[in-house]
Amino acid sequence: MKANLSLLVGQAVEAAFAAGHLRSAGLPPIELETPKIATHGDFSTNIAMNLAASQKRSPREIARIIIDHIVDSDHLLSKTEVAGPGFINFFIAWDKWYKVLKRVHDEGNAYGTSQIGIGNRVQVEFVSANPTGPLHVGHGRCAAVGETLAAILKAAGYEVEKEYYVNDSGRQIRTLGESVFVRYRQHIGKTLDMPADGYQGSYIKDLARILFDQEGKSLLDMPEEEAITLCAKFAAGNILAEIQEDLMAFGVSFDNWFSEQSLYDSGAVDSVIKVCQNQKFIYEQGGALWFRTTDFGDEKDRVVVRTNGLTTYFASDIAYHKDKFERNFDRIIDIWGADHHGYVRRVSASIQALGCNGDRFQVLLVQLVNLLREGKPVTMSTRAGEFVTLRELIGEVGRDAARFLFLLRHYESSLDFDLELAKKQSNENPVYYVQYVHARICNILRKAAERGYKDIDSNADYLELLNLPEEIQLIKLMARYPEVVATSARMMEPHRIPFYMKELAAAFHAYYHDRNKHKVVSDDAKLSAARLYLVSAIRIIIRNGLDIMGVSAPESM
RNA sequence: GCCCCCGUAGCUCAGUGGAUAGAGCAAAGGAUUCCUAAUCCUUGUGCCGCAAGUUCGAUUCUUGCCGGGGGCACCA
Repeated sequence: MKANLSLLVGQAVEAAFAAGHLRSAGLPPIELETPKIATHGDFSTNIAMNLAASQKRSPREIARIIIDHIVDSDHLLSKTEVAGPGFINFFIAWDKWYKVLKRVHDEGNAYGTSQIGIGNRVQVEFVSANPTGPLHVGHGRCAAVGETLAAILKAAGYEVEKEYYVNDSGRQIRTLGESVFVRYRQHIGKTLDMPADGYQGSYIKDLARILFDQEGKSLLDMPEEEAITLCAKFAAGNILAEIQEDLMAFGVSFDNWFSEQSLYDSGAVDSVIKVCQNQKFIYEQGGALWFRTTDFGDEKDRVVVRTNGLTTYFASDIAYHKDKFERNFDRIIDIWGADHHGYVRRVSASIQALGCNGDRFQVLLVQLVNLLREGKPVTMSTRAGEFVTLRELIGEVGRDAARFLFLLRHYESSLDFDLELAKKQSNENPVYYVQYVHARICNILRKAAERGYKDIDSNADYLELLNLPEEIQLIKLMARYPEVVATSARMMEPHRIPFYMKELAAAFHAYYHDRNKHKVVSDDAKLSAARLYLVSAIRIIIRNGLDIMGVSAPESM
């Protein structure tokens, strides 16, 4: 619809150029928007205003000329007008909207997909939480954003690979090992204290107990280093398995789990450090090796190898991102918690230093989640071991509510998540509002089947009976869905999907509610067929949208 | 001090440089013999934080300031 109109406008401008009615110039991109106000038409373009400078005429005059050159052989338009400072407003002929319904049904699950990313490989890396403790609600938000962004990009035609980077090496893992070893010895009856930087959570005790059940007291006979390494491996492996379970329960999956340790095992970290040293991006000072990130806009250089000989996480991150680029993605998207923002500049510095195209790399910083209960903040502190885990969250409010509410805000805004609100079955909770549309339509289709209506969701006859303004309104809204998905992909903004879903849901509920005026299943078989075709198209879009968000579409509620 | 995010209705937030800035909640009133009331309808609300700049046009882009949140390490 929009594409056709865009074509008409382009042809009209070219025709005006050819006829000499407009001074020949480059054709600016044709922007068609859906005006906020219905009286401004179904679509509107500002092309005359954009041409004004090069034409040296008033936008309204140019708009008039463009309209005069429009050749609408298919009678797509019922009215075209010049408005305001020079907008051209287009009114689509009513009967043309029925094609949208047909398209929704024909495309089914594929309605909303597009080709804008075709031929492009994108990697999305997200969550990547250290296997030193359970996932908390902040990770949940990153998981929802990452998984949904990946789904949106796929719908837009991109080839998407989802990756989780496992920090299974380094200082934190060692601390984890030490913490478990302390609890292990305590479990046996030794009195000793947890070091200040140890992990305090009760899950450490659980791991120590399981370890004891498996290994008995044998760890006491080993050299301490060996015992700690064993504890670390055991704990990280167990925690990672739990993380994987949580993510699966949350409907989040990955194509690739990339181990940090593997970068050390393969020598990739050492080799990238050597390369950078040769190219003078890494220098030695005070016994440590520093990366010259200031050459690329960082405020200070960063340590890669400490005086004690240990590498920092930055060292393996350099090797990791080099590896990503070697895998030939057209775009590499990292989704990090906002608390890592200080890291962005140094990683992109290392990417540029290695000669990779930094334009292909992008970091999305997901802001924090403030967990509330009836408006009051729930305090969380990983250190002290007091936090609400993703598992607890899903257990309390359910996967659907959690996914939906995590996506409802722009990821760049911090999010207030109220546990009580998430459980409410009322107007305040948008999750059920949208799901209820699906359940209601399913029920209508069941009722129709009981009445003996055949082919209830595939009968495209009698569509011209859908002539009420609210019915056309619904169809117009449905026509916008593919554009919403495409825009979400282009802007990398998942929140646009739930916002659209709410809008479509509101329009449907209003339509549904006025049963006297437009009951779907009635004695009028033709009208019923047309309306069933309408509502089942809505169902398709609701289902597709919820599917992208990872939220279920219940048949009854 | 430096960096990132936010500042839009009483609250929570949408708003891809365009026309008269929108939703939900909250407040008040109403709707159910009906395809599920987890629903709908009606009623009000705005120095779009402030000030300059760019532009034919700025809530949107730039800069500065003010306010809120977060981050700064040979931690991650």
